[in-house]
Amino acid sequence: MSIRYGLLALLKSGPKYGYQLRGEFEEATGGAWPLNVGQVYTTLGRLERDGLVEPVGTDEDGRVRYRLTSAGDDELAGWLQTPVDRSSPPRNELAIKLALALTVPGADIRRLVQTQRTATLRTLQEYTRLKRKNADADLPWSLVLDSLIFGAEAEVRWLDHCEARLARAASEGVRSSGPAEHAEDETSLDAALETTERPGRP
Amino acid sequence: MSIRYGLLALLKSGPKYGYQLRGEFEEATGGAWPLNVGQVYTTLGRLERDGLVEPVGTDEDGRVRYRLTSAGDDELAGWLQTPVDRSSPPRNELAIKLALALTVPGADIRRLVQTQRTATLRTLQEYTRLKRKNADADLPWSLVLDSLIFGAEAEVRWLDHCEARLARAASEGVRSSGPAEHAEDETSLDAALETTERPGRP
DNA sequence: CGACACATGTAACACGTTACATGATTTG
DNA sequence: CAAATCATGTAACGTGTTACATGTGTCG
Repeated sequence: MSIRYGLLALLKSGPKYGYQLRGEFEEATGGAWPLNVGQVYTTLGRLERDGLVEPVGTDEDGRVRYRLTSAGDDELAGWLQTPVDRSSPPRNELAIKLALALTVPGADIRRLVQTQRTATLRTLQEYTRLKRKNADADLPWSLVLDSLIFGAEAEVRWLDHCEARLARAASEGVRSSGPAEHAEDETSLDAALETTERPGRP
Repeated sequence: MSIRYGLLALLKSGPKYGYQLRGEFEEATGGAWPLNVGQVYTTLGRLERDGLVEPVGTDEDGRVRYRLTSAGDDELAGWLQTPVDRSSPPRNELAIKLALALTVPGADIRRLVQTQRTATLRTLQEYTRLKRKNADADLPWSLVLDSLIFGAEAEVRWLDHCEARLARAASEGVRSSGPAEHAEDETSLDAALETTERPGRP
């Protein structure tokens, strides 16, 4: 649900045409979200269908420019005022993967953690190299890059944390696989975050 | 592309039926990925279509169980050996939002940062409360929760970092909006991560 | 001329989300 | 009995991804 708002945001500073929007989108995010041109046009179509943008005739060069409608302006304002939804926890693909891998009998989890650590670390080094090389970049790009660095650092720390816990579990001879059974005290994340009742186990 | 592998992982420890898979999936991840039951069946259908699982007749209670095919077993093994893809940077919704908000003339970015900080902090406190309350949880659940904590902490730190940079930019009287123009040195993230050539600005 | 960027679109596909339909079994 | 849970599915929708088709203009 983010390309929509991205385009609305870019259109706030005046009418733009599709190809231009793609360029500015990637420029603002530094390519952190590579955007296919086709997607821009389809999204513009959907925005128009929803009454959030409208075509403003054709350019002197025959380019089709769009502008925000008042509804689109409201929608944008609402988006900017609302924090990103954290009511349901973000899907951390890596964490999910590790959790599920832990249920696989015989899987070499610690090897997986190590492999991932290497990969993430390499990416992190690439980020910091980019940052050093390009310290005078514009603000949006720089902040996006920083967020990636912060995230990658956190991931490395988490992987180290995992390794330690796995090592401890292994040395204690705990079964590192198979279904877990903490009979009482069923606490699930989203049940705790929202205040929703949800069923227990079979 | 993760539910697929999740189901494959769960099926590694023996034939299961749809409803059961949903339960074990949520149990393993502690509800970090609330899974609709319907999705399990459609995904099972796609997995069967792709030859990765096959139905193993009906249960004594009439429940349709599936098992891994050898192809599915290979697929799972490959997944477990491969680190999560970091070739293109993960889409951090919040960072993207902030980058795009920075292009909106007149947007109150620092207010947005503050609002988000409060929201994230509240979530983080909820996580730590959960962790305290449930310190003896099983390993997968505990690690997933830790990853969320690490991630939320990183987000708060990043938001503080943003606030500082924004404050500095504001005090220096720098335009905090409008298109950026660092004429030379066009470096985009994915262009640097992959070794792909990509076009510059118009 | 050939390659490439500019510019606009369409079609097909995969995936996740939600809602709905249906029935059996359990339980207060 | 009514409500909830178990259990299996289907249909519709939104969105993101990729590939394709088409044409103009520019530049070596």
